[in-house]
Amino acid sequence: MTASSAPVSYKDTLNLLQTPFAMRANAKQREPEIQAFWAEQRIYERLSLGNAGPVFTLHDGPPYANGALHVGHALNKILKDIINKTALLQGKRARFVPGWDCHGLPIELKVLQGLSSGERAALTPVSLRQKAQAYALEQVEGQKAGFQRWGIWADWDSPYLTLQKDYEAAQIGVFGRMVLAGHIYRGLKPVHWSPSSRTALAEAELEYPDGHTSPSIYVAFPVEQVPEGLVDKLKAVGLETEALGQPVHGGRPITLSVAIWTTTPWTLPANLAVSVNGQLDYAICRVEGNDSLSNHLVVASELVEGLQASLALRLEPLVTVKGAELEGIVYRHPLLERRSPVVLGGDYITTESGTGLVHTAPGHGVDDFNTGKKYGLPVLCPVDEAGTLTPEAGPFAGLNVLKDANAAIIAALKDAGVLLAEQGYAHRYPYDWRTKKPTIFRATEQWFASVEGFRQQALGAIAQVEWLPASGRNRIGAMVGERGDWCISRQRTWGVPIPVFYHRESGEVLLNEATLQHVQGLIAEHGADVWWQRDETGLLPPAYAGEAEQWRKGTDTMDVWFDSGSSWAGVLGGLAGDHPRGAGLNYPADLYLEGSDQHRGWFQSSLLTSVAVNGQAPYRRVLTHGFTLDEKGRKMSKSLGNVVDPAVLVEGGRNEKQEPAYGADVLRLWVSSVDYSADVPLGPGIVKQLADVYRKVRNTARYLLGNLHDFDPRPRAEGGHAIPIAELPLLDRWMLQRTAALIDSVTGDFERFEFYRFFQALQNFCVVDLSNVYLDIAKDRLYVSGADEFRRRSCQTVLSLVVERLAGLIAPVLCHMAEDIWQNLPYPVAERSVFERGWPTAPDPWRAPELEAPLERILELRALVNRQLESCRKQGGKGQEQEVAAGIGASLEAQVQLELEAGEDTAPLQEALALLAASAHPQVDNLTDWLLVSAVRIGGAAPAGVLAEAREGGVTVRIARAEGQKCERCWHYETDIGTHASHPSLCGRCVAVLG
RNA sequence: GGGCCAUUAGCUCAGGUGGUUAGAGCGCACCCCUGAUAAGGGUGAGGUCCCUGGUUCAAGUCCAGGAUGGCCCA
Repeated sequence: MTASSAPVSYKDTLNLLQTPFAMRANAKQREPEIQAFWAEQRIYERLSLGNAGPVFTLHDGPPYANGALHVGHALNKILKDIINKTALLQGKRARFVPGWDCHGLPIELKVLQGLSSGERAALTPVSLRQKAQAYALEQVEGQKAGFQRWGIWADWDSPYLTLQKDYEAAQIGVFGRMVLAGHIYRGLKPVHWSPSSRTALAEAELEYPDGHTSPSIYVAFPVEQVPEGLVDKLKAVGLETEALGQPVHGGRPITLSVAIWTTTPWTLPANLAVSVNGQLDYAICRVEGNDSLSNHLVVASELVEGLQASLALRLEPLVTVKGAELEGIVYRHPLLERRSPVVLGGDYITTESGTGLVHTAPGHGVDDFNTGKKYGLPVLCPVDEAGTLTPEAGPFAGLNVLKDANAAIIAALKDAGVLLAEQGYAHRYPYDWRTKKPTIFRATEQWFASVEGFRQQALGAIAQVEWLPASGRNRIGAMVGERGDWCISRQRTWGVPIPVFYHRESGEVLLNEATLQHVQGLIAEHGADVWWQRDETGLLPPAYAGEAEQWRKGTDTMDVWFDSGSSWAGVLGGLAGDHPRGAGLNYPADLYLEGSDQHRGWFQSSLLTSVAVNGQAPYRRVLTHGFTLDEKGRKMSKSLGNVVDPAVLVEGGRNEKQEPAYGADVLRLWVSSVDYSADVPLGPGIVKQLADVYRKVRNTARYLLGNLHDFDPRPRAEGGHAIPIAELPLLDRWMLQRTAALIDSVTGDFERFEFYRFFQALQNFCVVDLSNVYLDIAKDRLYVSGADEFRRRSCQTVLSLVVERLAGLIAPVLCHMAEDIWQNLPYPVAERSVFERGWPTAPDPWRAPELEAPLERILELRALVNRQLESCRKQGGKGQEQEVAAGIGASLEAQVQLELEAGEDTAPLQEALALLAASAHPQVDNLTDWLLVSAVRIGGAAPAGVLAEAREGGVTVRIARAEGQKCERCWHYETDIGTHASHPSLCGRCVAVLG
């Protein structure tokens, strides 16, 4: 090659990067391709079953099989997937069996809503169940596709569904064990009841139309006895307690009454107590009015004034007592021959309305029921399915509570002289959404799990579990410590039956080991539908065949929390005896991971059933996450318009310019970026930021890959290009040390589930250590040096080591990008997938922590020089044309002169420079290259034409234009340009490279 | 109304046992480069550490109360 035929540009003589790994991910297309690769190679299956390490079981809490996926699902499932992929990389056998909660009211209602009233009337339980099952399965398929698109690895072909036969059978098994252990009992509990449809209703089946008015009445209940402590207080104000309890015949006024207020007069026959709030003040008032039969009334102090108006009576407070002092008063039922106590209710008793004393009918209200439970009151419910009062209601039997009962009772109260006032009261009142008729609270027979029976065991199990964050222990502990018994029955069709038989005449319950086992066997074989498909003869075990006609099968199903709460049995094989699905899974599970709301939900129902059956928690650790909020910390809602749809984020919206397809990895990166121990924010601005980080990581990886196109990572001895670690220059050793430090910290971050620390560390590594420092300096080594020079091969050795580790470190989170990197490694590797490589580790020879401090001093010097270079650029502004030559643009146009004063300030830098000067590889480890300038001189005279000068910490920096001309190939300014005949525009170094 | 949790720069996060001028990355502004180019480099501006009291020589950090937001209950 002669000078005249020299290339116009020397660009072609450089070793520039080459790679098919594009800057843009094209995630919408590429991610599914990568997922197909995993599926073809059966990567998840092979690792989860074939890894050499221990079994690791993160047990999936089943999402409800209804509705579109939202970011809450994404947060939950991606967190799980990050943990599972980390475990797989670390060689554990981490099978993940995904689940769905398929039974329950919302699905049943969804099906019913889709039917005409005619179809609904013709519906049998079996056909309803078939439709519900079809709907649930369809929902499962939709959600499954969404999860898979996010790159979640799981046993997608064999998920667990709470409607599967073997699952239902296991659930019956759990129930049966609890029955046999004596934890299941039958009792009364008030529920929303619709007399018009003769059925119990769930909250979701109620509506609250405007304009409902109830007859509200104030009633005086005559007091017959007062507790010791109160006697003297009453006497002190002239109230003779001896007179209490005297019959009131003959018009003799009642001495003392407690005043109550109710909007449901029909519940008065079921009254068994009057509740007061122990903390409130109550006034015993003298009554002055015309026809009152009671001389004194007890009401809440705060309400005295208001009541004078509503009762049209003059109330004169004589003495004030705490509610707690009223406990133990005995009063006479004004309509029935019955004596009942005044009891302490809860904080639900307020002075917002009424009298501060609450008429309590345990059969007709939840608060009343709970208070009654505390005092051992019976659950009296003198109302039948149609809303008709029963003989237990005495003279009112036969009246209907929604028709004539109220009027009759009010009239009776008036006759008895205890009606203080009556007025219409408009309020929200629940109606049956289908019949549009009012509902009532009515005690019905329900099945309960007696938490009391194993509460201490449950609390003990909670103490054994590791809760993350630790506050979870208090949260669930408090709930389990205080909760009442668990009502597990529901009057619904779409669920697992409570497998009980009732005697048609005596009502006796048939529920024993034989029937349980028989029904469990039938369900294992045919599914729970069998309960509705067969009659009693087909459901009872052979021993009862002869008396089948005496028995009636129950119609209740189980609370869906019992369904999902049995998953440790249905999936993990936690019931003694083999369970096919339990293979390769641990019971107790290593980890449960759900939103913090599950302390009341799944964590608790699973704990209770597992403790009741096996005496232990079904999990060793429980990790919880918060909820997803918008960027301002507000709940996402359609009305606020701040909802982020994960499907749009991943696949793009209708207008891809406004809503680009960011891909699953960006969604996953978001999950990794936030501290999920509290609530997590998400919105368009945050997504944008994550897309930037994602691109930075990808571009950094691309640069590494692109500069390895001609690199063979085998050692020289084997015909490759790799330089032994011990022979690498200081800069390269430093880079490996930084990488080792990253591996160490990220490994810890994943162990502690602190993924946001990984996110921060990754970002800093790519931006600072790689892009700003190492790769910027590496350009000259990679491009300009001869392809096989040590200077270049040593750098490539590092790039190759780093890119493979980087791929591994991001694999749990940015799984698609990691695999994409792996597939684009330009040389052969043993593993087909990055996941087969395993979790990155840093070999000891990489570690050179002693280099951190000196390199840090040099980077500080670099920053000081950069500040001065920057000031040169500014003073060389483009407006002043004559001055252009005086300023600088690229840093290679500059030369640097340094003066270091002696002393403590500069000692560390002096040492660092000495270390650098002593390097065995001055062609790499030199300040000129590290500062990216054309020349550096330490000491000596100041250069001519100083453009900038600064003194800081004992170091003086002077910047001048570099001497010589710009080499057209390496762009350094050199003084030997023109002295080489073959290439007159090149420096000696480049001439030598071109040979 | 009760229990639990959160609040540090526009965003995501750091800030052991109280102790200089509260940090990082991103974003933003400005500049350079055009051989990572729908890239890359440099410089810079951003903080009432939610508020109010208290303890202390000293509080982002400890204590009390409150505000806002979230979850679970009532």
